[in-house]
Amino acid sequence: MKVKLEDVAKRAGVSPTTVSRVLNNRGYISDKTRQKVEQAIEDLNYYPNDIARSLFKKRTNFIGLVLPTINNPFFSELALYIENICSEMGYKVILCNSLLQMDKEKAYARMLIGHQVDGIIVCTYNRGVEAYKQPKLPIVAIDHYLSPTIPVVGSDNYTGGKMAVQHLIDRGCKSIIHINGPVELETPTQMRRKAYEDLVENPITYELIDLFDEEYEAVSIRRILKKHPEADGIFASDDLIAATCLKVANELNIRVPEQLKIVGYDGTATIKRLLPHLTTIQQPIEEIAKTSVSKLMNLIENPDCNETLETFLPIELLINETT
Amino acid sequence: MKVKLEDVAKRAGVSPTTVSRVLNNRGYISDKTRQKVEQAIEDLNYYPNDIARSLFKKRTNFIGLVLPTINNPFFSELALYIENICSEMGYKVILCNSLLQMDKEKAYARMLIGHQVDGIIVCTYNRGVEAYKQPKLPIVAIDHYLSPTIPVVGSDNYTGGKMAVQHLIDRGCKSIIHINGPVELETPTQMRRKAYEDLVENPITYELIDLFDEEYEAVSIRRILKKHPEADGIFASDDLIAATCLKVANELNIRVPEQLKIVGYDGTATIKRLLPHLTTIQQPIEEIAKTSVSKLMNLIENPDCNETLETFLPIELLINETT
DNA sequence: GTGAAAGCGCTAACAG
DNA sequence: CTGTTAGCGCTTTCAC
Repeated sequence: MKVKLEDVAKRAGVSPTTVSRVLNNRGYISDKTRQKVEQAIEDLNYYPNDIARSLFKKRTNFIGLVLPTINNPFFSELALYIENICSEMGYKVILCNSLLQMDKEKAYARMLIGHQVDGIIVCTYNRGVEAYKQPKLPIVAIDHYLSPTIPVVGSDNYTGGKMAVQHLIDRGCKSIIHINGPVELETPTQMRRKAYEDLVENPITYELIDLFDEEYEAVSIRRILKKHPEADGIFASDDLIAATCLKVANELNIRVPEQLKIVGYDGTATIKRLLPHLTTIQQPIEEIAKTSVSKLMNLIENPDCNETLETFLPIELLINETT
Repeated sequence: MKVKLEDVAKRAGVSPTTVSRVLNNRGYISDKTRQKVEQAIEDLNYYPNDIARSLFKKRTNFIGLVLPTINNPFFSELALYIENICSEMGYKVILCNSLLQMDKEKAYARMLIGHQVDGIIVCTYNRGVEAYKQPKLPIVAIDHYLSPTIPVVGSDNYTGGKMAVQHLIDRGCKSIIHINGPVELETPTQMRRKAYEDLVENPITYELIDLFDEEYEAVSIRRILKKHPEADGIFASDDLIAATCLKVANELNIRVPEQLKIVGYDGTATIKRLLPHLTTIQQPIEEIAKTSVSKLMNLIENPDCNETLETFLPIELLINETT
């Protein structure tokens, strides 16, 4: 049997109430009693049961974090910051990889609500998860609109897209291709696409249907590059796609940046480390994490507060050797 | 106020027990009653409170996952698999980034125990976290020895190291350098180092003290390469270090693989995608995840079972253009 | 300063 | 087939 508060009380020769008081530093306790209790806690190697505490307090200090897959440098960096900040504040993070599947995301939402999480941070792109519509459930979305009442935190994707494309133009590109994920997902990359289409005269946008199949991705990009020998610039909607473009260009003996210039998007620490020569748009990932958590905490502490519904943090163009 | 089981019972005109029974599919219930209850659940949009359930059952279906940082391709891939498997089995994962700091790790351990997790998977390298020694707390360690009674799952690091070094030798390298993390951390990379030192005549091993500071890492590697112009092979203890070697070699105009051959270690999906030309030792990450989870589940279901204490899964040499 | 008692939301004997 | 009751481990009024 696990040691419980009552055992500590018995051992210290006091009542459960008293033990609870020293545990929570509440009310008046004589030094002597406090010491007896602390001694008993140590002797018995007692760990307070947070489940029982949560049940009573109706506060679990749990946060749900729902993202497409943690195995993506952007999300893993975001998750690292979010978890770090939360743990500093005494919150614990439940990790959920939705794999962009609606049924999984719904199941996660139910699970999180059942577990009485104090709030949820969602960075995945499925609308219509009814469970998120629980009244009074604090939610913050990263980089996409979940519903009209849920605050969104993200970076300025439209400006980011413009900066990327303008940079290619400035570098002399005449024929710029854009490669993006599926349109039907309401991802932030759609704003990057829009910027591209607004800036370029004859936009040529390609969609990669399955973002999780890199084999397919490489094949598609090979096809695209073969079909467009005139292309001298690529704006990829994220760095992983840019990396594949780089690889394919290499295989096809297309010299980068001489014949073809490539700009990615995200600028994670991992990319900067593994692909330091990639020109990219860097998102303020740490700021996004901080802002989301602080908004969520605000919503939790103060349920009726009117959080600003949209926050777009500035991005930065990192010029390297691929342009 | 949140809807609770009692509200559902009232609405359906039955007792709480009955509601609980339909929720858990236990005992006999007439179809009529079941339907009334289900209707009430839907009407009220009721979500059972798992906290209360856990308190009663003494089972939370929570798993703690402690790792150095999720923002590392190896750990994020591992975490993805682990979380996926757990969620299939109805378990939820609490993410903990220890950042290799002892005090953080201790705090996480206390937190996890306080939250009554059913088990913990630890992939970080600090021994001496007393809290892990809670009797009857199911723990599985990935890739390192936590204590004599805790099962370890990992890949065959010694053989992996040998394969890497032998490959360099086979490719004609005469002067091979090894670059590793700090020795005092009891990481699995120490076995890779040992293999290197056993295989090479005049081993030259360098330690990078701060694994989180890439600036420092690049500077150190630059110094190493300048000091050893005779070096024609590098065995890096992980792919991130290998990537930095590649970058530095590039800056110093050392041609890879002609003048210098480089082998990394880990072979994550991310590396294969971003650095497809890197020769590396690929770990069976999905297998490691599966094995760890299944061992942990076994320990949870069957506390006195004698799990095999060591499981080492086979690795694979991926030959690419850096050798 | 300290304790007794009620209750957080749910489940499982045990009756009927 | 269904309801009554007690209790999971903790916290908090309210007395003393």
